[in-house]
Amino acid sequence: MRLSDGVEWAIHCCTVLAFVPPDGALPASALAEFHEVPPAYLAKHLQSLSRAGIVEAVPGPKGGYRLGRPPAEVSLLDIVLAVEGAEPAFRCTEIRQRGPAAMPERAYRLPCAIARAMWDAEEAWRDSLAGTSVADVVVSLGETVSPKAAAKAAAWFSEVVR
Amino acid sequence: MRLSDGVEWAIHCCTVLAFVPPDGALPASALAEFHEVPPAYLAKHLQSLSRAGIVEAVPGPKGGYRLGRPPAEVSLLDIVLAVEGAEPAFRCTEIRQRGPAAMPERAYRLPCAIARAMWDAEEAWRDSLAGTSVADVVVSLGETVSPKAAAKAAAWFSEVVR
DNA sequence: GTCCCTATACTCGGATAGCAAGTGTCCGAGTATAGGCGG
DNA sequence: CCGCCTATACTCGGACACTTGCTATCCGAGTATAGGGAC
Repeated sequence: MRLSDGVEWAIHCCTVLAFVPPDGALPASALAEFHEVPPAYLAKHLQSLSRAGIVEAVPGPKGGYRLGRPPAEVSLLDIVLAVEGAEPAFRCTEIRQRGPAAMPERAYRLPCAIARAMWDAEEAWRDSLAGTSVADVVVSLGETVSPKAAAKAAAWFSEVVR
Repeated sequence: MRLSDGVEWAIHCCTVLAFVPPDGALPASALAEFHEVPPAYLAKHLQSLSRAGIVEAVPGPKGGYRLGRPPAEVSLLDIVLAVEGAEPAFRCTEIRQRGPAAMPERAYRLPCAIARAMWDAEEAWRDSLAGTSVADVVVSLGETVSPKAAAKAAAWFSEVVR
C-alpha cells in the first residue's frame, strides 16, 4: 500500500495557499518552484484539488490558485480524497461467494466480517484525517518552524503573491 | 491508494487455517480451490505469511500450512504488514527542505507537521487492525454465516485437511 | 487628454508517453510416504 | 514375517514474464493586461 507523492505536495501547497488573501492568487509555477517539484505534474494534482472545490483557479495573467474556503474548513481528508480518489483502499471481491463451499447468492445478505473489520480500520484513518484541518497544520508549522525560516518564506511569498 | 488483493486472500486463508488442528496441515492448492483464486499467486502470498511466522509450512506429502500461533494471537495488522510490507503508506520526502526558502539542514530537527498528522492517522488505522484478531473474525463469521453454509464448508474441510 | 480596440502574454485544463510496482506464472529443492527387497 | 532401502510423488520456495496504474510531460483554450490608435 502506498500513497501517491501528490498527496504530500497537495497538502504542502494548501498550507502555502492559506496565506493568500481572498482576492489574491498564486500561480502553480510558483508553488512548484517553492517545493522544487516538476511543475507540470504538480499542475495535474492542483487540477484535482480544483475539481474538488478545495482550491479556486483564477485564469489569465495575475491568475493562479487560492483556497476555495477558509483553511479551517479544509481537512486533510478532503485533500487526500481529492488526489487519491474516494475509493476505499480495501476492496472486498466477495471471494467467500466462490469455490466448492459457495451458497446461493441470497445467503450473503450480511456484509463479509473481514471486509467490515478492514473498513472499520479505514474509517478510523479517515476520522483522524478529517479531524485535522489545514488551519491546524499551519498552526503546527508556526510552532515548529524557526523564525528565520518563516521570515525567509514570507519574503519569497510577498514577491510571488498577487 | 490501494491495498493488494493478496491481503484479502491472506486473511480469508488464515480464518480457514484457524480450523486446522495443531498437528495437521492444509495445502496451498486446497486454499486456492476453496477461494477460487490462482494457486501460484496465492502461494506467493502464503510464502510471505510463512516468512513472517504467521503460518507454518510443512513440506512433503501430507504437508501444507497451519497457523504458526493461536488465532487469538494473530492480528489483522500482522497479516497486512506481512503481505504489504511494513513501510508506511505516507512517505515524507522532506520537500520543505528544498526550494528558494530552504534553510540549513540543522533547522529541520523537528519532524514535519504534515508528516506527523499523516502518521497519526496511519497509527489509528494500524491500532484498529491490531485490535482485531483472526479469532475475532472467526467468531464474527460464525455469527453471520448461515448454518447451512457452515456445514457445507465443514464438509469440504474434512476432506482436504490432514 | 480620454476612451476604445486589439494584440499579447500569461494562466489553467485535458489529452498523451514512460516507468515502476503489483499480478500472474513457472520450474527447481526438499521430504514423508509407499512399495519392494533382503534377511 | 519383519526391517531396511530406494524410488516416487507431493509439498513448499524462489526466480522469471506481463499488465495495470502512477509518474511525468506537452500542447490547446481562455482571459486580464498593456499598448496603440481614434476621437
